[in-house]
Amino acid sequence: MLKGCEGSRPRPRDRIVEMARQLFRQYGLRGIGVDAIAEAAGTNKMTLYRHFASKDDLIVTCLREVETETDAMWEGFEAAHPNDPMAQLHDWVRRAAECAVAEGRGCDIANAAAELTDCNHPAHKVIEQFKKHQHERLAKLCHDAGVGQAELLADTLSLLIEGARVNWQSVGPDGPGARFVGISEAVIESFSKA
Amino acid sequence: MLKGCEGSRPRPRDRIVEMARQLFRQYGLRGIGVDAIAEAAGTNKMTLYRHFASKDDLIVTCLREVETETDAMWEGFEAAHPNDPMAQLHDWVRRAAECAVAEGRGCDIANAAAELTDCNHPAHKVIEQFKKHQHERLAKLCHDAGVGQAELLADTLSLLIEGARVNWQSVGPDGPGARFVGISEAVIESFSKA
DNA sequence: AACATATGTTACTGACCGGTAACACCCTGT
DNA sequence: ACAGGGTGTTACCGGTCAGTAACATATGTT
Repeated sequence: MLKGCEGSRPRPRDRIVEMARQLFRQYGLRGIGVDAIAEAAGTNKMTLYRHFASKDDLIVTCLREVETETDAMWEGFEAAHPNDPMAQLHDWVRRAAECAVAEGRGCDIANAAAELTDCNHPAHKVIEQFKKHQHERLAKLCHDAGVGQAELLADTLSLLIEGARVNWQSVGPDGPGARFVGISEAVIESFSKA
Repeated sequence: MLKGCEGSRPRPRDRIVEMARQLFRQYGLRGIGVDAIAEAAGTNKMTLYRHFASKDDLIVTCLREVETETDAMWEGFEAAHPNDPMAQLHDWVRRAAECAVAEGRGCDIANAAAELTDCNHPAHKVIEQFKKHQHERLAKLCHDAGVGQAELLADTLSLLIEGARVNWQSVGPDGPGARFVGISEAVIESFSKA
């Protein structure tokens, strides 16, 4: 009866996913074991395996959750600046930069792609779909903002944000990844003039 | 006496490093074991441990070798277009794109950074040094080429190539990573006009 | 009270992996 | 012929990890 009640402790499944996301991010997918995840979530391995068929299944679930959070972020841009795609684009730049720096470990999705070397891993479909969706939204925004060569700008910004994330991970705050916002705004401006 | 003789089989140490680089790239640093590496190199684990203090030591050696090959590539640009930094820059774009696509697994150095979540890992020094050195060379080239805002262009190109590598790994030939050459040349041109 | 469902506990298996020990082998230079 | 260094072979240790079995406990529903 109190299953969804506010203030009560979340159910094991949700606690597992939350902790798994944090620990996967911190230690890598192969760097943390299911036992440690379950313990950190205040439960145990058996309960974990009652909710997830395998560790890979848990990984896929975590990546899907990243996806839905990203969806929510995009809806936020539209809500904050309705009918002002250029302002939405600048919002995206700022928020993307914040996410890239978060906990110094770059993009969960890209990290997963780097770690899951087997192309047949079920997570690969999620990764590919996420990246394509992300790029489509960005392209639509660039187009709506009325810049010349919207597709080219979207490609450029896609690579810049991906590069910023991975660069930050390698060299930290002294590298070009830390200057992503300035770089992106310069690029957007140069496309707007053209 | 025949130690360095052409045509003879390379020594175990060299075979190990060569195979290790290939297998690390293919399966990830944590995805392949020292036993498998030794066997693939036509030798055994004991001999491997006579040449390398640990698996981490082997990893560092492999990353250093990537570094020296990259150094050679840069010397090639200078040799091919002496006193023509702009031509060298375009050569860099082309060659960097080729490397990014090689075997579809992006940049060994960036992948290592993604997988080695422990910041105290000895390989992290190599990674950081490599990226900084890479960026310095690019900045010098941009400056010598006489473009306006050389630093900004170098930052932009750094992020673009890193982004292209990781994007290719996630979405393959359909994504913006595959259009890196066109994107970069458009950026260079827009900086040259400014 | 009785039942069903979700969860906790403990113990276990089988596999893999990093690293080491001991010993035999082969080639080379003297 | 001899010695010594590099190499091959086998076996082993200790640890970790994904996944499962069996049983006990709690909680909510009827």
